[in-house]
Amino acid sequence: MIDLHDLVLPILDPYSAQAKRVQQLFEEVFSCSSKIVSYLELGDNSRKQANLIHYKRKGGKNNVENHILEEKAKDIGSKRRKNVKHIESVVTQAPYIDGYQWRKYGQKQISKAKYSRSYYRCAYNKEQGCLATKTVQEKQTDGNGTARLFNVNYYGQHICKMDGKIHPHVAETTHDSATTVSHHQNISSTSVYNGVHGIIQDESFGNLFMVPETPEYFTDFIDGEMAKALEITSINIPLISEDIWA
DNA sequence: TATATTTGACCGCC
DNA sequence: GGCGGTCAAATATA
Repeated sequence: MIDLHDLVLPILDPYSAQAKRVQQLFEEVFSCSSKIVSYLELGDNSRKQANLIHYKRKGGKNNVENHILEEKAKDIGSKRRKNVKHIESVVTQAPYIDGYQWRKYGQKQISKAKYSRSYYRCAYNKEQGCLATKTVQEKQTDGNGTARLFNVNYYGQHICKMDGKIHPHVAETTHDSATTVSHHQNISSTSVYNGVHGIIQDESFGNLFMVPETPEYFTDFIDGEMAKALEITSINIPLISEDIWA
């Protein structure tokens, strides 16, 4: 990165807005990289907590050791999602390729919801300690022949490395349009950007997010099948925001 | 046989 | 006590 920095900056007019912006971007990348390195060096508390809970379940509750383990688990933090930042909400005609590999770890019937909710975590959760998760739930539609819709919610940021894999946090597509709506809390309408519908800037995260349109013949597919079926030509931008470390 | 998914149980929060 | 997120044994699949 330093080499690239030294290569790029001398080319630009040092007093131009462009140079300032490039300098700012390099600083952000440096800052983010150093935080990731320090995170990886210090380790991952969630694994420690998982081990503690594992022992607690296997050993029963009536001994002193388990009491100590419970107390330690409390110190490390709750396994519930309360403290994990909600990154993105997406409504799509069918689950789609988002560039990451997910592993399903649960499914739950939610009260007052017609369809069950599926829980996924990053496939690199164990290997790299990536804590990103997502939930997928089919929306209840009016049932008059309209396509099925799915709510996809993302939690936590990816810290995993996926060399050589597609990672379209911002993607281009061969389709002319995308009808999918991406929203974050107060976002309520679709947008048009570069001639592609459905690209929306996330207010808190700052990245553009786009989902390709789903062909009708894919709408009966489930997540994994959909991932294999959809075709995306894509490129990406840096994906890790600083505020995940807050 | 290894890996992924399913599903009932567990657990923390409200 | 109910709800929803997660765990982990059982099961399915390649």
